[in-house]
Amino acid sequence: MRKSTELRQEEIKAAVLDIISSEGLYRLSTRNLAEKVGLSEGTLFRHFKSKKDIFYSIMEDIRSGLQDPLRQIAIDVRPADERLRDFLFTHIRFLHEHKGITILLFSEAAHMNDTKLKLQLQEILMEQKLLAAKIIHDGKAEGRWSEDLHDEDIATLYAGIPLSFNVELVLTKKVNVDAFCKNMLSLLYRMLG
Amino acid sequence: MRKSTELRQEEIKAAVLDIISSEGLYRLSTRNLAEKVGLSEGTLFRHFKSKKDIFYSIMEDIRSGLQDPLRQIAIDVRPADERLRDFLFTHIRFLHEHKGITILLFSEAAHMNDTKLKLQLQEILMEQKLLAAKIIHDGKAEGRWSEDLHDEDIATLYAGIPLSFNVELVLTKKVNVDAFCKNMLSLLYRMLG
DNA sequence: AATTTAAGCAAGCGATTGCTTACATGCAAG
DNA sequence: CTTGCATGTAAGCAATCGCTTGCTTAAATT
Repeated sequence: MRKSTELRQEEIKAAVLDIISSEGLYRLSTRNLAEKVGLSEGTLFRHFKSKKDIFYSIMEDIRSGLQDPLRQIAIDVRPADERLRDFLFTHIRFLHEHKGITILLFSEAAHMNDTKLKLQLQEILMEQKLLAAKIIHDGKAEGRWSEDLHDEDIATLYAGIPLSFNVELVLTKKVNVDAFCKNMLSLLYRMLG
Repeated sequence: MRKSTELRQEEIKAAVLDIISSEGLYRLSTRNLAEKVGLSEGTLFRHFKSKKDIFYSIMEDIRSGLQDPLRQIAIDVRPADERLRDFLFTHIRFLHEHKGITILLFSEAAHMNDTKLKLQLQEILMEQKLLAAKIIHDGKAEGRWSEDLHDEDIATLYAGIPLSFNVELVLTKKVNVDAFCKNMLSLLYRMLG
């Protein structure tokens, strides 16, 4: 069955995340990946010029699917507490709907001798912290949260939440996303207020 | 130069963590590992019967070097706030003095088709959360912290701190351990009190 | 001093990896 | 209809992986 490169690329990227969350990273060979999509291995390399290029493309999906929305929320004019809520929900929901994406990026950035991938991952994580810090900062300016808090410290603590979520996801497989976010948020509010 | 198996095993495990934090996980082949220690590859397999066995042994080091101390702190009779402080410092200091150990375990548990390693990692993380939850619980019983907090939620938030620390460590290479712990602690106290 | 044991090495095996090559074929445009 | 190009396949290459084998030699035991 013949399909366009654009369509195949989406199928391939979907198969990558599928393999990671159902079979494990060690099964992510180009052989197994091609079989999952229903292609020969040679065809796979027609649609992506290397295995790394698949990861780069997935990285771009994070930029448009996660970072852009998070950035929008952070520069919004709504009250800071609403924005913090939206920020966390958007963040966690994306990770939940793209299971395996964190494992892929952290593990592959650690495994491969790939400066580009590492830098991109670093950039994404740094921006998430900066955006979170901005919301905290705005909340203080609104007189909503205590002035004697350090934005960066809270952002560091915040950064642990998605990581903790991912661990929970991998270990227990089933996590109630909305309840998780609600619980973490109420702790954050408590700390800020 | 001839040395005992016991000594060589320690050298090999040290080299594993050294390679991970200085060269990256992708360089952790038995060839490169043997070269780092100054042995032939064949000799390496005299001291550990497989590559996995090296990881199992490192896992045991975590049990005795981290889990045992954490358990002691959690069942201690001292005030909960002191114990929470000790708990976090012990936790973070261990990760700092054993750079690469988190990357190794998470990444390798994800990569390898190794149920044993996954279960051990799961066990360790679960116990850390349980121990943290116990300290919170005790603190509430002491009338020190608010009763309307959920132990498990705080333990989940706590669990993100070492993860966030590791990310910081990998990305920026230099982290002031004591300042990090102090900052995270004051946020936790604020949330609890 | 003779013997045993354990730590060392060089070489290579079978399996798997990412990727390439040579060739076949479906499909849209001229 | 046919021509041209994009999508497809089968086969295999070079490199690397974890690990084994056959043999040597240092050091402890008797």
